[in-house]
Amino acid sequence: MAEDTTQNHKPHSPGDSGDAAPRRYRVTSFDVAAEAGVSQSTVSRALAGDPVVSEATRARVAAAAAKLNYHVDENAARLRTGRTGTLAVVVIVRPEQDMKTFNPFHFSLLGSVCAAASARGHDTLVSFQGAVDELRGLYQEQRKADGMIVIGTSENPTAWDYFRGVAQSGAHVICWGSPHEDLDWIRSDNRGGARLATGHLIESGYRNIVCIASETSAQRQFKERWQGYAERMAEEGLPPRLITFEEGYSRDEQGRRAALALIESGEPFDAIFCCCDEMALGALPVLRDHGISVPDQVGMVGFDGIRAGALAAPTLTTIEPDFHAAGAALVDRLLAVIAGKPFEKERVPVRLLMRKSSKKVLK
Amino acid sequence: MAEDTTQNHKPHSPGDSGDAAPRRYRVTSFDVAAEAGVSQSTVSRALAGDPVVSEATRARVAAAAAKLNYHVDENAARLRTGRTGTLAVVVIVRPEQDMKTFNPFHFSLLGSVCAAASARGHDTLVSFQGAVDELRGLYQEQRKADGMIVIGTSENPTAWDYFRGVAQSGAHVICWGSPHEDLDWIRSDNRGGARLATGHLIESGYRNIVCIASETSAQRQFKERWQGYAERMAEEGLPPRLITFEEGYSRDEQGRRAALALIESGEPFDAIFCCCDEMALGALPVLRDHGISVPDQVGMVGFDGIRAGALAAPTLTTIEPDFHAAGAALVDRLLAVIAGKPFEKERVPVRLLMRKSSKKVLK
DNA sequence: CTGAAAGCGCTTACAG
DNA sequence: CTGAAAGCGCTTACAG
Repeated sequence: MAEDTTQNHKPHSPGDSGDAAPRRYRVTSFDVAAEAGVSQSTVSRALAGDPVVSEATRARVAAAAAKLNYHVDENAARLRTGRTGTLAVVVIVRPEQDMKTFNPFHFSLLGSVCAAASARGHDTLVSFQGAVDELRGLYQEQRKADGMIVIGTSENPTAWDYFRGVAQSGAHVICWGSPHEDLDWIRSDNRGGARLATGHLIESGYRNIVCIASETSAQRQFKERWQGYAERMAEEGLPPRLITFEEGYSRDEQGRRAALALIESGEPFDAIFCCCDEMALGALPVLRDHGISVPDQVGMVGFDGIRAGALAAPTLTTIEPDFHAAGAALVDRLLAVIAGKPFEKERVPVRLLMRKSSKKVLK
Repeated sequence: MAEDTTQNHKPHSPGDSGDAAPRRYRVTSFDVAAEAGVSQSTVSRALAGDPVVSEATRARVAAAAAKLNYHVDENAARLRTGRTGTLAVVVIVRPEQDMKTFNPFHFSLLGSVCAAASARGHDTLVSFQGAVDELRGLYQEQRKADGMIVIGTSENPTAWDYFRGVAQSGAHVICWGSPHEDLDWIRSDNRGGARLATGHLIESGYRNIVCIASETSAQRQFKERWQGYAERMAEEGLPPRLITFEEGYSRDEQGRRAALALIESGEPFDAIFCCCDEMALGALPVLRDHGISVPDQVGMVGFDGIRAGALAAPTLTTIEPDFHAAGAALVDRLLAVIAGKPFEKERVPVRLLMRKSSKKVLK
């Protein structure tokens, strides 16, 4: 019940820093003005870097502000300007999902988004949203943020529907991972990445290359990766083969089951392009358990560049998106939309991260 | 240059929702008051749930607010109350660190902290801070947050020194991973977890158990884990043996080098308790490459419960902190400190996550 | 180049 | 139980 207008009282005059009287009041621009011998409006202008303020005045104000340890109250500034300098970043998780099972790819993306926003002078208000009765997207209405970046799993359609509604109501929203085409999105160059992966396997001498993916998943990238693979195979005159993973399992379990199905089919294969790393990491032990050596007998390439791939045995060759570019694209596009410019879709470049699971020749 | 007092003008009266005139102005509590036929102060009270407002009035105000799609401008509310309802969460990374190499343990902790804050009605302002010339901790001074939670790697001493200064200047700061004992911290029950891990190896029939850790690392938890291990070994009358990992390498490289040193020492061993999962995952391939089978010849237990351990071969037995409890402890302690209560250190419980790297008996 | 004044949109004593 | 008024701490036209 510390409820009172305690903010109105000043502890001791802000100039005398020596004594030990408890600081009860906030230092305001009026205090700085008094200290510097100028008006409060001049303090505001000087500290905001308004070029109309003379250099001498600016320096005097800066010194006074430093002496009093003054900092602008952003709530007051935001109330006045209507701008928050803050971006909401919503990470969609599965309902009831445990953080430790959360897709590390999205964590990396989150980190890149926060870094990009920070580099552009914006704060990031981050939330992990899963439970369908606890979805919150009123950031702009409450003036907590100027716009939102929504990333995460497409396996929570209710959440995506909700944020589609938020976007349709006029909020500024940019997405990564949306199952809805009508939301403004940024994505990896999935087709190009799949071509890269497939080409690499072909160049490494593999020929019977199969693809674990899906044409019907809500995650559009899986279809795009399958298409890039099929395209590249066709160019080489090689027959594409799709092993469709089953819905309703965790990614690594999907990889496990797909690998089992592949082996049990009896059809020959000497390489697998897996549409995501977590499936590839689920598939690897199945091959090992069946006495199939990777990369000597079967090559394997994943997609996403998650950290666990670097710790797997063998280490997993993968296609890695440019996380830096991804974060920058999401933030820059959002800032452009906030500034009133039209949205432009963008593909983030990817690169081949060559590791041991595809090196037929070596070792 | 959309700089003007455009926020002062109303587009059309907020009542008529039918026509298509562009909404240029924000709906305020005055608009809701007019719609509901009460005063603005009553709107504020009704929407804040003040019990002094009659139920009939409250319902009328709520209906008016819903009709006008009104939402409180949090900047105005915060300016008035002095409270932000926001916690800053700072994740300390190594300078220049790439997000994808970032310790997944800290990502999980971040997720748990955000979830705990959200469950308690607080927003989280998240930043990843590494570069020593870009450290930012003025959240309270700028009234962007009521307090801060600082987590992350102890391998950025400059950053920790900086946030120690922030805490000493009077800000509310709770840490996880701080190398400084004088910062208020929450930690895992490292000693208990190490005892659990060691006991499990003993019960599984291993006897020559070594510990990869360090007594001198800035990360205090490594010493605590070594101590818990040594304690448990002593209780069993078994000689403890410490393999100190080398500073200056990545965690998995440290594990790799420690395992090599252990093998090359020629001394017998039949189990390893590794003070963190990433080192254990670095050590596993070394054992395999030397023809040492895990878990049949050598058992292995890690610490941290990172996801990659579940995808390793063999899957890694580990000690996992209760992430839910960790996030809750950090947030609850911070909120208590903000409310003026004294800080109390807290240990977060851990549990044994039994997987295949320590199952000597089973195949 | 600087100052006086208005006003952003709330919450909360203070009256009634 | 409700209303009129003050004031949180800024930014920014408007004057000079």
